[in-house]
Amino acid sequence: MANDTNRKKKPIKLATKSEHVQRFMPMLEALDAKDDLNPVTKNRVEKACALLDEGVDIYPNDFRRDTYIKDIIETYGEHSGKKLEELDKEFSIAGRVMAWRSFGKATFFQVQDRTGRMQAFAARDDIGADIYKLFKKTDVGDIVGIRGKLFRTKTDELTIAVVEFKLLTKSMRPLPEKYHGLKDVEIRYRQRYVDLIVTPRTKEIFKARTAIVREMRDFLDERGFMEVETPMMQPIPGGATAKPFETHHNALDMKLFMRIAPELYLKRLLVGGFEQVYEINRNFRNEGISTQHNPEFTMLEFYWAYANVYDLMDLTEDMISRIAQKVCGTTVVHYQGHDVDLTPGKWVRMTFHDSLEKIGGVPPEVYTDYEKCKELVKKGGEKVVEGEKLGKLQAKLFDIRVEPKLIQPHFIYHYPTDISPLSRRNEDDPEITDRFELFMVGREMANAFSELNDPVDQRCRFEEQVKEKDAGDEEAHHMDEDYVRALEYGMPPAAGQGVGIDRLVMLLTDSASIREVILFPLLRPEHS
RNA sequence: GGGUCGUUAACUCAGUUGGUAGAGUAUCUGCCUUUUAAGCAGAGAGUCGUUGGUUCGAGCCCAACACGACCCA
Repeated sequence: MANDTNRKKKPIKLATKSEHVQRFMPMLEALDAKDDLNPVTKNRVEKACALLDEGVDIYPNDFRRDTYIKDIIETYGEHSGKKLEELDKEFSIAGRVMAWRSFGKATFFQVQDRTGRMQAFAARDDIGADIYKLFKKTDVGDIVGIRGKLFRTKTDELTIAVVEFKLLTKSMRPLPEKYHGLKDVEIRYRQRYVDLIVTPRTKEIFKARTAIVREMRDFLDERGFMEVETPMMQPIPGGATAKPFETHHNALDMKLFMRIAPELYLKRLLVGGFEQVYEINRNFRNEGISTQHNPEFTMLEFYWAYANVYDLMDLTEDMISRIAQKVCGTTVVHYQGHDVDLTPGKWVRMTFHDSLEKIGGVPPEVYTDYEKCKELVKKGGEKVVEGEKLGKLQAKLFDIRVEPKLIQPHFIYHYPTDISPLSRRNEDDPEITDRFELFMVGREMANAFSELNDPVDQRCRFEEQVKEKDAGDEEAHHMDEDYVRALEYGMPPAAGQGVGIDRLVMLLTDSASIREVILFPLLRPEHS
């Protein structure tokens, strides 16, 4: 009869006789039920009980630090031992214990706060035998507060000598191995909190991400752009070619879509008279997940009245190079083996057709010929959908033959009108639009165009899209009557652009996967 | 969707031709007042991703599945 489902759990055994153990039973039982109870946690509970028996609070909140570790290192990092002795000043620091080296009657340990890490030292004869005994119940991972004076060890390391020691939070779980660190990327993404504790690079990436977004805001604010927030739940998803997530509002009994882009709302604001607007926020696209794609991702979109696509190229060079300079300290950034030169003036500007010919090796007699194009797309391993327009085939050719080769920054402009339903037509050639995409390291980084503000043309282009939708293209645009109505009031001539923040952060932090730059990337549920 | 690789102790990883499961770190016990991947001596710790198959015998061979990574579409 003994099979797996009937397998009896052994009772949880602990060495401690403390009554305080009752306090931990809900945790222990829950962990045991999930087979997640490891001996370290049991031991931590035993230590916690011993502390509670001595009247020590294991989660107090009455310690106040007065100094960050980085400030101590910056101010006193060069001071000699003698100077530190003369200083005779006490500091209070707080943080997580990251290393522990005990010698019986004296202990070196390392404390990490949000600014850095430093060594601390506690000796039995300095703090007293009773306190030292409790102090020795500290584990790596605990959060502690320390008051003490600075000195230098025999090996000349700046160290804080403990005068007062206080446990602030008892940790119940072991941290990953200290030397190799956390290698399992699944755990790094699922338990980002652990990753942030033990992987310095992770912390650096997200600090850089915040700095990048801050610089972007500063840059745009300086130029008179106004940050706004537009709906993320939309009755008609628009502004991009993508499959949306659907949701439902109960009280209104109404179908809603998570937005795929803020574009149509931001342009309504141009109609309303906000002549320069931007939004930095999440978009949601119901597509596959890869090293380049997360279903929710962050975009900058901005719109600029009385400007055109060429003004945007200049602005983009300035903006991205400035961000790189401020965040990376250089405009030549290293990415996955490439040196990418973001210095303004060095960015290549090339038409879409020229890029097909000069970089993709597709001559005009081929890319202007529907059948030849189709053949070449198929040869490149891409599917051709029945009734697909020439512009779309050209775009596929571009994806296959040109995009991967664009390592240095390239503005590719004059995109086919077929695949640019919101862009203004070029004045000399209605088959192309005043639109560019920005590429580097073989990826699209931004998409921009002079905006279509002719309400009649816009209506016709939506109708074209609706036909494609009816023909089965799930990504085609919907008709948005209200947006057309807004254009009928008159939208000033304008240019607008979207910049993928995640990809920009990848570039500037030399990250190979989008999951490295998103704090909590979407993952499958943990247990099947 | 397709291909390749991976899944072994809490962590990082070995595991030979198919023959009783290994190391380091962490943990526990003892010693240790200047270490810094501290050290020395000892101990405990495993549903080898899951299910099935081949076999006298499977961590290893075969199949399916799950999860993950990378590449391709």
